[in-house]
Amino acid sequence: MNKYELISKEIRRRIVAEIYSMDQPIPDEVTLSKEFSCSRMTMKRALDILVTEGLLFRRRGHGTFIVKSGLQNAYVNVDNENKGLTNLLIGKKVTSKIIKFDVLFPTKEVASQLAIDTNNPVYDIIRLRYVEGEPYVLEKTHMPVNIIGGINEAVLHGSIYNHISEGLKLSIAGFHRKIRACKPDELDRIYLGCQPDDPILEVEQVAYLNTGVAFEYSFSRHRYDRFVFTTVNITKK
Amino acid sequence: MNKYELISKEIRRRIVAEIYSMDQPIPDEVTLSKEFSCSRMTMKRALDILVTEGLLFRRRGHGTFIVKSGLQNAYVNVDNENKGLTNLLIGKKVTSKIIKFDVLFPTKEVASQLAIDTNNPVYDIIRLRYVEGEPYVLEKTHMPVNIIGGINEAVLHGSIYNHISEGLKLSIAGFHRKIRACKPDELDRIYLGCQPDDPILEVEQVAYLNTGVAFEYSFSRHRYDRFVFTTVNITKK
DNA sequence: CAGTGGTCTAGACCACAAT
DNA sequence: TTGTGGTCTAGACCACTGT
Repeated sequence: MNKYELISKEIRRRIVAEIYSMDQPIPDEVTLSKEFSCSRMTMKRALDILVTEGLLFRRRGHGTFIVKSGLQNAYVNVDNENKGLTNLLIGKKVTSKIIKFDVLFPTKEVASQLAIDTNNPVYDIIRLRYVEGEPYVLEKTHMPVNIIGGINEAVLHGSIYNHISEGLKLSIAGFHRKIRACKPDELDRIYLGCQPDDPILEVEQVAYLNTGVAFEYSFSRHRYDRFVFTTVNITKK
Repeated sequence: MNKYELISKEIRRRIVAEIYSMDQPIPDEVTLSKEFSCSRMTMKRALDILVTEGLLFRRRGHGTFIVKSGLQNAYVNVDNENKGLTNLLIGKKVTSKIIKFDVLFPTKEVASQLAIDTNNPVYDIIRLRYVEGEPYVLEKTHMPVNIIGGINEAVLHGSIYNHISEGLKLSIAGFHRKIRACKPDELDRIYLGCQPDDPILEVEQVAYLNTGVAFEYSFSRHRYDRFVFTTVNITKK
């Protein structure tokens, strides 16, 4: 772990442990950089992480302060990483039922989103994910076979993301997501147990490796009463 | 505008204009920093912006590449700023109907989200926003009077965000948002013209000034067929 | 004025990948 | 070995705030 990550981790700990007063600025950047034996640039970078997480804010000429209401959401912000459901809901029991598992040629739409040719086969997967035994989300996933490979039932019952990072040693760079509300279709009613007038929260996602290649195009359909999408957006400057 | 912002703007222009080949890395950081007469750190910072926007990705030992599929979403990424609907849908005609405009003592819930006391009055506003004459979103907004002040019907028919930044000279630092699907209530049916089984996409938001103070707690209820929430999440490192 | 954060520099060294 | 991006430094100067 890098110096700036270590420092930001320590400052985060102090904030959560309320070691710094909420009504005073935290020590200034020069003082902190002396304490941590680093340059001011490195200190700034460490604090930037916490600003992005919504835990701190800065005022030129004043100092750096703790966002009081940011503490409530501290658990949300930290998981700004690239984890699948299995890793996100750590401590909860996540199980999966495989509804579809095929290798097919992609539709034009899927091929376009994955930036591949329509003669490049993809996995077509539908999984129902349970959290603590309750139906939670219906995931429809398309992944190019030549990029991801090695998917089998064992993987599908566990975490595809762990397979990608630990099995295939690939690393995930990020996502483009679209979130919308929809009416339930037949699959939703059957597997999520929706009533005909229960809305669905759908997350459409294209996921990228750090090679810039799209490796997943998916639709996650959530029961409206069991899922909220949370996001933090703080200007660093 | 700062040097790194100017540079990132120019590189963005070149990417969108396809001046750089999509299959080759763009010039390396040292070359670019010579071209722009800046240090490598500043160049890196300029490129960081585009990486965060999902337009570029980097590979240590390889170079910096254009995300092909990122271009499709280029219009979305740039608006990662703190704008209201009026500024977001620039070029489209946004109008508003004022449904409620009161000053009240906040409920416990609202007071807690705004981190104020329940005897601190807030504006309670409900607006129906039209885009090109069509009902688009129903916004329920709570703002502390002592922070925002000066709201009147003229402001409500225009942009509250412009009032805050230009009128009050305050600057907006960021948001915490929760996005969920809900069933429509009576207001949604009346004003958005929803059918009883039309879902609603609700965005719950706490907005912060750069002083760290929460100034807005709001619920934006969107017709499911006219709104998609888009987000980009790319690891910089 | 002094004290804060914001920007920028010139250069060092490290980590990783291709040759 | 070379070339790429990643981290870190020590210091300069600027912008904003309150005294």
